[in-house]
Amino acid sequence: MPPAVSPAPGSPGADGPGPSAAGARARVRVELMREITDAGRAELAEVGPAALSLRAVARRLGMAPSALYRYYASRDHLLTALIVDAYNALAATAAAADATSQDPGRRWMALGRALREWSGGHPHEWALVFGSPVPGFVGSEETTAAATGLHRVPIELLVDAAGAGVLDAPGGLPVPPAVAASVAPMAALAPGLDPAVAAAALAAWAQVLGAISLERFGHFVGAVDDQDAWFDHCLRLAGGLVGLRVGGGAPAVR
Amino acid sequence: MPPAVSPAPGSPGADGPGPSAAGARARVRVELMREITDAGRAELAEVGPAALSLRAVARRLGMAPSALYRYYASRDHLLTALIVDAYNALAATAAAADATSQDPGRRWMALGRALREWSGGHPHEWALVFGSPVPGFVGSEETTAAATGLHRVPIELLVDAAGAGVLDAPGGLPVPPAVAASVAPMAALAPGLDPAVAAAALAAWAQVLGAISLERFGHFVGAVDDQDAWFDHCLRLAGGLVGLRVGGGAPAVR
DNA sequence: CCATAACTGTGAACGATGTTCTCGTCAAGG
DNA sequence: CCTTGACGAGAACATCGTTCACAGTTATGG
Repeated sequence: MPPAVSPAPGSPGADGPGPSAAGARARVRVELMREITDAGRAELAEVGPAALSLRAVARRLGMAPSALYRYYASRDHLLTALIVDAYNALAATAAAADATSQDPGRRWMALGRALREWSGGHPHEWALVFGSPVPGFVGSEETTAAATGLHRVPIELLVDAAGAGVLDAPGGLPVPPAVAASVAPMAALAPGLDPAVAAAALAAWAQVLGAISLERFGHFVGAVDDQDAWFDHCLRLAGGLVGLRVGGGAPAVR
Repeated sequence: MPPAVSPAPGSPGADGPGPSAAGARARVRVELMREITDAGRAELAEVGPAALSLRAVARRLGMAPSALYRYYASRDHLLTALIVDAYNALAATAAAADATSQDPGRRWMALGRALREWSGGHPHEWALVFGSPVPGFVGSEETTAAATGLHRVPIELLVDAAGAGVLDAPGGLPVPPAVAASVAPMAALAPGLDPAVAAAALAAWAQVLGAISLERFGHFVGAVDDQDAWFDHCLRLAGGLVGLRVGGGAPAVR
């Protein structure tokens, strides 16, 4: 029932790689699993998540459809593997954009722009990650692990900013104790971060991801003309929400 | 190709209802179309959007599957009809919550809470509206029309607040002309609204909808403990973003 | 009033899908 | 060496969306 990365009937990689040669067989196995997800990603880019068919992936690989079940227990397991891959790709581009500067404000803008740009280049993968969840896999262990890989990027950004003292104090809104306690699991990833900042950061994060999803899913078609310009502004507002000084060095909110 | 509400082969309601009796037949027709979407909504609540099957809807109604094609040209057309219905239901609950108070800050909080509550009671319908779009129906005419019915609620709220003079001036963030121009289509629904407020309102809206979607789609499972408390805080932050004085009458951001 | 057309529903059929099962084959391990 | 287990293929089943030809009913128009 819980999704497993290698749900093969008998798994040689359950424990250590055995004496010696078992590792060889396991290696070609993970290699083939990667080929399968690659084919799945290619198929995904063409037809989208809803129309992604196991048989089409098998055709692309020249295999029988039933052979795929040696590697993924079901279509949904393959989909979750693709979700994990997409999360990792997203985390990689986010980290790369984040590393282009030292200034927290610039890092925040680069991060947000990179996410939006990636969503434009991989709309179906974005929908797979942030769209309707695959039934039965909501909050599964592997997807949440991959998710934290992405969420870690803005968190570290804020920790750096707070450490450097360039983070404005959170605005006049008092933070009730219940709110501060609610973000405790997140604060575990960011030791020493002000709970008020953590709570606001989550809101800013929801704003950025929400803005991208709403745009990509077509909810802004009649509402916004210049999406590029507005998204930049949205990003600045979100940055200001957490006290980042953003936008050409000008002070954000205050 | 473009989605039509009544894509029946020969549609008696294409023009006026004819001499006299055509109206009677057309009435039972729209009645049956409503029964179909009702059955579809019931089916949707049980199995979710991805697994919603035309045949199951037909079974629920005691009809042959092919008979449904007299009323909806395809499964995706039925899905878009359900999307429109969900949008309307959402708009109705939003309007009802908005009408519970006169104070703009309270109206904003009630609106946001009502949306989240509705999403909890109808998770599959929320996913249908704000999740992965139905392929080929992104930004179709009927869905955007239904969407504006929902978006109109916060816009009118802001117009009222601005008219009453209880809207704080937008924060220090300057609004570039390109941004002000980008929200022109939205400003058409809110004549006289400050473009800075409009741009911020869209960001706040994205924050609220994004927060609800992220929660409902399971992206916060390991990050937030008390979702109720945090969402309320998120709502206050979003309200403060547009200058609403929110949260027990205390000033929001300043 | 009646003939003609249109609308509505049925049942069979086609192609495609996810999934399971059985069967051979072949390499790895004792 | 032989045995075991993974691997892949192929057939099979139920289900799905969709189309088609046909029959019954209703409205329309002369």
